[in-house]
Amino acid sequence: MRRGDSPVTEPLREWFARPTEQVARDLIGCTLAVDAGTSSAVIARIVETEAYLGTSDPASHAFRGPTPRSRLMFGPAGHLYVYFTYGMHHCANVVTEMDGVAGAVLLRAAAVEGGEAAVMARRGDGATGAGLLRGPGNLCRGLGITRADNGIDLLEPASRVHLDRRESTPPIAIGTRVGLRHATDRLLRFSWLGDPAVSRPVPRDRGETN
DNA sequence: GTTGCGATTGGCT
DNA sequence: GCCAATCGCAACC
Repeated sequence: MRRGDSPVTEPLREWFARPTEQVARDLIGCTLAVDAGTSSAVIARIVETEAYLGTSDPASHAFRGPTPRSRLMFGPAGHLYVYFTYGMHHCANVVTEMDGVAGAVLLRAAAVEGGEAAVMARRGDGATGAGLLRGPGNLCRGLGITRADNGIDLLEPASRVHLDRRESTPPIAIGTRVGLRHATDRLLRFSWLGDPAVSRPVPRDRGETN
């Protein structure tokens, strides 16, 4: 146990430090708590994720080894990895795997369970309901996640964003990752089967349930 | 120092 | 389905 770790958070740290695909699947149904205790508090249930592996995954930022941007993916699990892309969108990831091994799970979509008005205000467009946190860019925008949140510890109670485990196992659909040039055939996308907040439903012939 | 492009999105054909 | 918007990275010279 590293200095500063509490006996309570350390078992959770080990849960995040498992293989990336397993964490990606198990994050479906978990809830994000943002700005808890403030007037803009939001609770969001994760409904879609993608696994990005380490140096063996050509689609991963970690593929060519650690860089100034990707070094967080090689660090301890349970931290938030946020990057900026297309000159306008942020994407939020949860770091996985043992310290020294790269891996992260992209949060692609979530369902708002509390604080909908705060999310609508942050969106600032006409988005409502299941569309509020649909898609990785929209998820960050609706939750106010930017590079200012890069590296925060999701297990630390004081963090602006933290994550709670789900109670039961939802029906899961498995499919290929979205928007990639390489490794487009790997089944590393996980979603809550049939949830209206999922960004792009998994084609029926590729889907599986558990 | 320069350059090509991306784990996206919304709008239009 | 196609495409522009817009800029930080990382690769390359």
